[in-house]
Amino acid sequence: MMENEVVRTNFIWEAIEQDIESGRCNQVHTRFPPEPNGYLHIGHCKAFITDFVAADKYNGLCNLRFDDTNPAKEETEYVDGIMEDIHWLGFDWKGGLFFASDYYQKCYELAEDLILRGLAYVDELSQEEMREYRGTLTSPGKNSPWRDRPAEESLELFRRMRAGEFAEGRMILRAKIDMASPNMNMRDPALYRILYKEHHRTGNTWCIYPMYDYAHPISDALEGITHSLCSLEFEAHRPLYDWVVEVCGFRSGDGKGYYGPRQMEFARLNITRTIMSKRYLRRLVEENRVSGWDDPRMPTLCAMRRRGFTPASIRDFIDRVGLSKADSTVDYGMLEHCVREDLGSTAPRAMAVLNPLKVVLTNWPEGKVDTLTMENHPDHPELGEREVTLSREIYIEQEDFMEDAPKKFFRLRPDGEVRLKGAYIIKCENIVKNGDGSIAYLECSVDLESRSGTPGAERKVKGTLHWVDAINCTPVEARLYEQLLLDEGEVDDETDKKDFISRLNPNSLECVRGFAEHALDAAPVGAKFQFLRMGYFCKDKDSTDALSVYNRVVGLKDSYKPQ
RNA sequence: UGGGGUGUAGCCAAGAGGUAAGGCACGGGACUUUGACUCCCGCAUUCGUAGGUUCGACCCCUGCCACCCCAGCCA
Repeated sequence: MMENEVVRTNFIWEAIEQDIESGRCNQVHTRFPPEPNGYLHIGHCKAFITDFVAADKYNGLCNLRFDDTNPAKEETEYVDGIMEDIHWLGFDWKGGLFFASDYYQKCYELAEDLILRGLAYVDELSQEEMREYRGTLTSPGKNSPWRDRPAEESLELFRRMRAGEFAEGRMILRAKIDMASPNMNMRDPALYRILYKEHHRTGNTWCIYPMYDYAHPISDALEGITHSLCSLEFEAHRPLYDWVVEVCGFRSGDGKGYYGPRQMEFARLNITRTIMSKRYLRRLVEENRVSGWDDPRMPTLCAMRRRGFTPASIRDFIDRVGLSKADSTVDYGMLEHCVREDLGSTAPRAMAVLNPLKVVLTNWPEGKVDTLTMENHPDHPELGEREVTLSREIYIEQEDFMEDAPKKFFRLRPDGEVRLKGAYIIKCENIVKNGDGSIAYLECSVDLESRSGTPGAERKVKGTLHWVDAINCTPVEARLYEQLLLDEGEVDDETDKKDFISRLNPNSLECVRGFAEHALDAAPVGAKFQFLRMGYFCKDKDSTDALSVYNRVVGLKDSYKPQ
């Protein structure tokens, strides 16, 4: 990042600044509130990066709060995974770690108070009846017959709900707002439901659980959150959010300059052809379509980490995408660009050949082994050098040789010359074929005067190839990962949700066998290589995807066994 | 259909009465011990649409159109 980089602003920053100027907010305090019912995916990054960066930008704090108000779906495994992923991206919840379940008691007390004040009541309508009474988008709802029961009666019932005297669904606590409101969310929304489910943290202490719309504003207020950022679909919930804040007495201020939380919404992230819904990702895992949440084809952070994405590239991506309220779908190419850019400037290079074609250097002295020194990065000498050997037989990429090459083909062709990266210039003298006409190997002569680093290396040839020493290399089995993308078609996102599995690209996993220089073998998973560049040799669209080519390397350490 | 939102290039996205930033993608060129990277150049006479106000409109007003969200005891 350049220091003088123009910091892009957005409507959220502006709103926060106004709140600071107007004195409505002394210290910015945000929170990222994931529900621990799955692993975080790239889409969540937009949310939590926004939360953390907003806090950072205004010298405020950001909390991590698990929104665990539905014990039926939540597990501890996910809270650990989520924390790991956030840390991996380089963020920390300096404001503290919380759980909505920390506030169950407080929520309960506030609920009793609301009942006493006639702002909530226990309803005995069945779920179906409730739906009928709610009305439709165009017609107002009607009051429940239980709506005006005495507060004392509701309180009594609510206490018995908590005591476990009623079956699930038998009763519910509702806010008393307006059944005729044009905003469906205000038609006496549910506040508490009965659920005999063991909670991952509170166990069986509770059998009634607060709804999101009730617990969220309270949690925000209790933590002193000033700006509660969320996605667009909650926009219509804001009146209810504010209602809860007001009615629970959080809007009046705490005397220390806290005026209660303010909800602000922005568009969530969509990426072309990418499944961006926890629900469907979860289905892929449960149906064993993938090996797990961290299957490298998944758009989850743990999977992207395994593939070799860097935190910096993801942060850069989110930064470039921007923040607005317009529904949008970002081109997958934008993400690829970000990884490519980060890896291209930081990744140490090494060579490997995935689809090997043997080349015999005819005039190379039998038994001679030359040791060449190669830089690990063309622009970063501090990344050091490594030694690579060259002997009589080497491998080059099959696609780097063409028998009938077009004029613009800069690689190896019959009688053509090419430089072996960091080594010598070779010339193709002969093609040795198998009985079936396929190429067995090439016989090439070497210009022994052209070794890199010597005066003879001045001679220019138009092509340069990567290669590995056939005698001194490591066989590798690489997996080529492409993200689990939806096939292109009329629908380029996950709109066609019903049948998304059948539209998944089945070619997203491919095994490739080849050879790599020894340095590669010692490299850690996630190390970045020359592969990044190899892809650019191909004019073919799929092969030019540097990311997928790069992923072949990440997969090197994988224990994948082809069937 | 009621309510809430959103429409600026193929895709994101700035601009907030003074004459359309930037990025991705794309096209052209230079450079190159990989054609990558890097570097130049090009890429909206027009901002969903039709009117209106104004010396001047993406920006203000009116009508229309399109898309998204809301009828969970999910979040």
